[in-house]
Amino acid sequence: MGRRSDHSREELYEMTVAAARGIVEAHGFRALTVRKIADAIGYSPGTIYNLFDNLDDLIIRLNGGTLDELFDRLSAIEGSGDPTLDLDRLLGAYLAYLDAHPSLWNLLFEHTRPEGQVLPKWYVDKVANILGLLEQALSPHFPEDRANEKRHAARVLWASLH
Amino acid sequence: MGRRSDHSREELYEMTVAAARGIVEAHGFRALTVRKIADAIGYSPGTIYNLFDNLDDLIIRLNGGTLDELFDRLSAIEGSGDPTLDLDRLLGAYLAYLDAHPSLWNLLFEHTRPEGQVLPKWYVDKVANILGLLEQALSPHFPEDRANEKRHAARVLWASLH
DNA sequence: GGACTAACTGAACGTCGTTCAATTAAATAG
DNA sequence: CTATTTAATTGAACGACGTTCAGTTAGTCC
Repeated sequence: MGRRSDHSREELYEMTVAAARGIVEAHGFRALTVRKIADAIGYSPGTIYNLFDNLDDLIIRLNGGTLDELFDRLSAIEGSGDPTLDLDRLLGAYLAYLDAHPSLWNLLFEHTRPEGQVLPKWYVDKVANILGLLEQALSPHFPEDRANEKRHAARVLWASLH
Repeated sequence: MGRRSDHSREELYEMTVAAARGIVEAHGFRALTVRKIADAIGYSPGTIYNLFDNLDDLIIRLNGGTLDELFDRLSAIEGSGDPTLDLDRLLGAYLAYLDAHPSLWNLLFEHTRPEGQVLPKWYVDKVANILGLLEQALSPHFPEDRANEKRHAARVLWASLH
């Protein structure tokens, strides 16, 4: 089969990420293979490589979408004026997402880059945005004379998101 | 080649885990293959399967050792009487280990069980022991009237260790 | 020394990520 | 409208992977 144009490049891209997400949610990280994604979208494995550099690239795009989704949930929480309530709600939303999408969440950490390769800037930025929300909500809980603890808490939060 | 008995079963076991650890530290999770481990210890791939159920089992044993090592470092910190100082030291040791052995640390999270398989009890216990130390050090920082926040903080710590 | 046992090997199987020559449909030019 | 160019798509092929297991051989036992 040659050129098909059943779908635009963008459609194909979205279909592929969606298929990958479906497989991860249904059967976990280890079930995610290029051949299964290709099957799911009705194309051959080779086609995936027209859209993504490789499977790592595909996974990072999927993870990027997960980070976007999480950021949207977290930023939907508006400041109530009460710092404790804000923090409660933020952590609540955070844990709710983790609970609703455990496989996607795990994928954020299960997946590692090949040796020597660094996460792309756009990805690191997405992580930083989420951490920004957390640190902001955490901030009022640490008065100036305990900046020490605040630094530690922020670092633990960082660790919790890698 | 038939039976060799160059090493006892226990020696072989230790050699294998050590070789796996070496590969992970040198080249990361993705470089860890049964064939490379076998090469490193001078045996054939099949021999690995005399000692471990499979590669997952081997990795969990390696991770178990990592958890033991971390626990030892953390529990070496004795109570100074000052809760803030204790927490500081504990988190310091925690971060120091993370910094000294990033590959081993990552392996704790990069590795997932095959679908439907649960972590063995002995492994979960090791994690719980470490979390116990953290929660204990955290405890004096949350008076009774803010048990709410303590619960949240403990959960975030839990997340930070999965 | 012969029979038994258990360690060890390595070829084989199916699957994986990835590449790429070949194919064919769409786009463009004349 | 036809010929040419361009680009999407395929699927066979490659090397590497985890895992199995029949076959081999060294140690153990009587």
